[in-house]
Amino acid sequence: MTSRAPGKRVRKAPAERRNEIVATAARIGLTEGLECVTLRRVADELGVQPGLVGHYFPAADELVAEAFTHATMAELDGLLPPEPDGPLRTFRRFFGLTSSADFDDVSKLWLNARHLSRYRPVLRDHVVKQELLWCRRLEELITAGTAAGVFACADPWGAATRILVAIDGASAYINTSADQRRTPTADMPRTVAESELGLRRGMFLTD
Amino acid sequence: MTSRAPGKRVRKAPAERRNEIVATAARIGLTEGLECVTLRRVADELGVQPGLVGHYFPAADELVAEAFTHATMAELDGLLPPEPDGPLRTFRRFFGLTSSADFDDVSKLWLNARHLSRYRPVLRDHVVKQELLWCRRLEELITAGTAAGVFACADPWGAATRILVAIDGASAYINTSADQRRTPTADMPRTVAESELGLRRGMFLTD
DNA sequence: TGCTTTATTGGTCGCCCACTCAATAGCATT
DNA sequence: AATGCTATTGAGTGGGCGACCAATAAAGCA
Repeated sequence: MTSRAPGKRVRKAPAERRNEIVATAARIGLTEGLECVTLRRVADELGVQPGLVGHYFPAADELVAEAFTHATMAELDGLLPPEPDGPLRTFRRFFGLTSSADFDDVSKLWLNARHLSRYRPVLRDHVVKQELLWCRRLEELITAGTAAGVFACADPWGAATRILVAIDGASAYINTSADQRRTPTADMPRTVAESELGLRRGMFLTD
Repeated sequence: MTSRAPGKRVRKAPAERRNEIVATAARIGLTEGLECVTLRRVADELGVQPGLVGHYFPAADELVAEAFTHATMAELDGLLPPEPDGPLRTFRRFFGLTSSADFDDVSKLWLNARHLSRYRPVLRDHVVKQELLWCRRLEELITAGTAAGVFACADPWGAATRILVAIDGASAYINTSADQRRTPTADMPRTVAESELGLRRGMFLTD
C-alpha cells in the first residue's frame, strides 16, 4: 500500500483519481479476486481514506464491475491486438499466450466474475459485454482469415464461440484439479480451433 | 423455514441432526449458492439456534464443503446410475439430462464451488474429489462400452476428461450470456463425445 | 421415580463490510 | 494575498458473519 503521513492530503483531478482507483481495483481483482475489491482495500492500496473511494463509487458494485472490465479489456488487447499481423500468426500467438501460466490469473478472474454475476447485476452486465466482445474479436479474426483463404469456416461466430468454450472449459479447473487434468486437456482449445477452421492438426502449434 | 414456538426444543440423535443439517445446507447451496450456506441461514431453515449448527460444525468451512459433496454426489447418481443399462442408452440419458434446464442449478453450483475453492482449502479438497469421481464414472462407462464393442476409444480417461471440458465450458456462461450462446454450443458436449468414442454424429441424440 | 448425560438454547464478542455526512484543507482564480 | 470551490478526511451507523460459552431442558438409565 502507498503510505503517507496521516492527515496529509493529495488533491488530484477527479478524472485522474477515478482512473487510479479503477486501475488499482482491477489489479486487486486480477491477483486476489473480486471479493477483495472493497472500498477499504482499494483505499489502503492508494493511501487514501475509504470515504474517498466511496465518493467516486457511491455503489461499490459499480467499482467491482469497472475493475473487471478494465482488467479484461487490457488482457484482450494483449491477446488479440486490434490490427493483427496475419491470422495464422495471430492465432499461434493467441494459443501460446492462453496456454501459458501467465494466463492463470485471467482464468481465475473469469471464473470469479462469472460466478459473482449470479448475485451482482451490475457486474453481470459488464461480464456479458466482455464475453461478447472477446467472441466478436475472435470472430473478426476468423472472418479475416477465411477471406484471405487461410481458413475454411462457414460459421465464424459459431466457431469463435466453440473455441472459447474449449478455452473456458479447460480453464474451469484452475482453482481445483488443474494439475491432474493438464495432459488430456492442454491441446483441446487448439485442436478445436484447427478443426473448426478446416486446418490440419498442429497448424497452430507454436514450435 | 421450519418455525417452532421459541424456547421449545426438539432433541434428536446426533447422527440424525447432522444429516439434517448437511441436507439442508446442500439444498441452500444448490438453489441459492454456497455463500448463503451460513450457520444462521441453515439454523433458520431448520428452526433451531445458530449455535446448534456451530456445535456440529465448529468450522463453517466444513459445512459448506459437505453441503457441496452431498449435492453433487446425489446429482451424479442421478446422471450416471451405478449399474447402467447399456452404455449407449446411458449416454443418451446423460446428455438428455445435462442439456436440460433442470441442470442449470447444478452448473451454477459447480461454477460457484470452483471459484470459492480459491479461498477455501477444505471446499477445494471436496471439489477435487468430486471432479475426479465424476470423471472416473464417465471413464468406467466408456471402458464398458469399448469392451462391449459399442465405442472405439483408445484413451477412456482422456475422453472422459475432454467430454467434461465441453460440458463445463458450455455451462460456464450460465449466470451471464448463456442465452446468446445456446445455439452454437448446445450440441458441443454431445458431438465431442461422439467424436471421442468413434461414433457417427447424432448417435447420442435422444430423439 | 429420580439422576445423569448431553443436545440445545440464547446470548456475547470482535471483525469486516457498505454507506452517510459534516468538517477540513488543497488548489486555482482573482 | 485573499477567496471560493471542491476533493478529501475522519468519524459514525447498522448489518452480517464465525466463533465462543454458560445455562438449560430433553431423553435414557438407574
